[in-house]
Amino acid sequence: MPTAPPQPLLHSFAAPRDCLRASQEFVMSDQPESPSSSLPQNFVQLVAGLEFQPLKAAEDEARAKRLYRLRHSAAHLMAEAVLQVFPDAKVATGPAIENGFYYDFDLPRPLTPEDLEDIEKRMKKAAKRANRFEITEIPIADARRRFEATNQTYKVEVIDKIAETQKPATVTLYRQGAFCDLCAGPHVHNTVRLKHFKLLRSSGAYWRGDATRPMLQRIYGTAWENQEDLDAYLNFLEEAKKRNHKRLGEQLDLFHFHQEAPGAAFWTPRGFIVFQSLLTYWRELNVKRGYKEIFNPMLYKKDLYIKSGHYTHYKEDMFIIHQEETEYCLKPMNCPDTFLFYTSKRRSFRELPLRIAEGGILHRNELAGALNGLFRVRQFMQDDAHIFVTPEQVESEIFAVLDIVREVYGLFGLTYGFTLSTRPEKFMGEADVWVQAESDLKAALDKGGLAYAIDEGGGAFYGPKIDIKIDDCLGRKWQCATIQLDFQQPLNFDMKYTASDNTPQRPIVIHRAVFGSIERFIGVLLEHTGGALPTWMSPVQAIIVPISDKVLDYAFLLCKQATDMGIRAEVDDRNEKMGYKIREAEMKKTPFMLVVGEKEAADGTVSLRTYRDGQQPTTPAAEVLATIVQRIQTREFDVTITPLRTFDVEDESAAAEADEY
RNA sequence: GCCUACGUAGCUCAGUCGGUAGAGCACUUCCUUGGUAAGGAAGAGGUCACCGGUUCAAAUCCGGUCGUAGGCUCCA
Repeated sequence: MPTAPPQPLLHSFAAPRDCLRASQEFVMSDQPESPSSSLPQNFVQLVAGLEFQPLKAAEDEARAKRLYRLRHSAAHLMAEAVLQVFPDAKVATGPAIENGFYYDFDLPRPLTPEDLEDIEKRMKKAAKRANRFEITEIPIADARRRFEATNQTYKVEVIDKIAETQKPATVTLYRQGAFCDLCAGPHVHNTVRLKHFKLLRSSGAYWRGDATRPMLQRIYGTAWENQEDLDAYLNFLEEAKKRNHKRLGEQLDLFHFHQEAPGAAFWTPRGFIVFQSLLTYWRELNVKRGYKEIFNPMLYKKDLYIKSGHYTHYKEDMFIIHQEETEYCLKPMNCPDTFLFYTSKRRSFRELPLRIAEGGILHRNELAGALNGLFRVRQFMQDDAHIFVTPEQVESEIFAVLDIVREVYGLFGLTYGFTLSTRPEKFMGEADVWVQAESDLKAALDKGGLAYAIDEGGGAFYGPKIDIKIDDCLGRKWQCATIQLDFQQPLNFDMKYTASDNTPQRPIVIHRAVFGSIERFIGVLLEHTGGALPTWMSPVQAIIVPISDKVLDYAFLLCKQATDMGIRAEVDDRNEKMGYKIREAEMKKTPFMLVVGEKEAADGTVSLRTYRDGQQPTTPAAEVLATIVQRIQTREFDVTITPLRTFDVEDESAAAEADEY
């Protein structure tokens, strides 16, 4: 049967207006309106050649610099206190970080929570002594000799690295009270400025982040300019804890973990509805955007992964099963088996772009210590797809995928950023092919007017990628969506299509996932919404609360009507008072609560209560049901997001300085 | 995998100096028939993560294993 020429799907769904709006936003943030446009002619000269920036940005930057200084100074103060307790401690590095500071130490024994209290008390005392921070500049060789003589071997190593990379003649030492440190500064003038800080926790940290180097003890602390900010930050940490998706998963009865299957979620009936609602949406999108879904096996002989390169480049992360003489692997990615689908028959250029989706269940052998609720699991489902394209189709397909990302994240009101990840150290293929792939991705991003960061060496071993990171309520970033360009696997799998001139050609593969891991995305969404999911995702969309069992018949009738209309509705027919039932429905964050008593039963109404807005006027039942159906069908994001105050004061220069000492 | 902490009822957590285990919620039964976030009573429920050691005696002290949390590292 001849294949119908593929529809040029791009024009049917591309949302030029949305693209334009997004690109304008990005452009606007980068290029503020020219100040000369509204100035009198004779003032144009005044501002010629000057760069202006919004006051707020300038103030934020000044504050960020002050906080950086404060926190870095607090780190020195902490080192002073630690040395009081452990005079033989070796100090490593102690930078200011986002929201606080840390310092790494090599100590004779592990720190206890009591130690932290003790150290914090000593810090407060030391701060009150009002010691000045003082600076001296000495030849680098002299500094090295001094630190070597005091057996501060980590500092010696830092100095050696500075000598090698920056080759300065001198370095600076800062001293306050009973502590002196190699440090580029700057610092506050006096320890009396350090008042509003708190030590948060201690943990292990490899020297230089290298697992082959010694494990040091790191103490984290936070420091602020005033008590109000400190309290607000500590409160933020408390609130963030309440929003933790593991806690919400328990409270809302969505999923569990069991030690018999570490790193794999067990979805409850309620939770699986949430999971399925995302999958249903994903499948609708696939149809709308011209994707076909396939369903492949989960277990493969290792030969597949030898061919794809995973066996060489990814074996550490794979679960491998030895069955008699044969070695099998649980699939860690969907790509290799999707490629088997592609090569299962001869392909024509008329089929391209061929968009193949697969929501495969993947297993990755993550390190035990890396597991973290739904955020880092060993088993997960990916809303994966592979697009097989001709070279001419690359840019428009990438652009179309970026448009899907915009649509999907827009649906959840999520903010996100792009990162272009380039060739890693371990890579397959030819370097110039990589250069081509990277420039194609750049072109698509630039064309969309999208701002992006570059992660040098962060690409997959088979190709460069655009990663999209979602911001969560804690200001953390989570990689969900990814778009990867692959020139390599078509070679490994000898993929071909017959071109219009009847010659065999090599397709290019675009890998893409938007949710990334369905599990992780649900985790992010739970924290983002505080567990109050939009109606279309809610396990129970409407709970009917009969006031007494005299109106049970009406309640069940309503429930049937609602169910017939496609609403997930339940009657709470337990022998409890309505206040109790409402409390339970509220705690489960049920979007619609339909309270019915004898009055409502008599005139076919419901007393409406919503999770978002509380008690509403009594309304005809049909009207309420119609509203709910509409919310579900349009997938309205009917949730009020109350973002936690973020304390994110990014300062690139501060971050760069923090790198070293 | 490494560092630190933790693991007591379905959930959240008490449990002192080593002396055979407790609360609230949830669950079951009964009473109660109610108007927008917890009505009352009774009952049932635990090999104190698991394995070993010390001890007359271990939830408690020691060792190991597994799991969890926060980091380090890695990554969707």
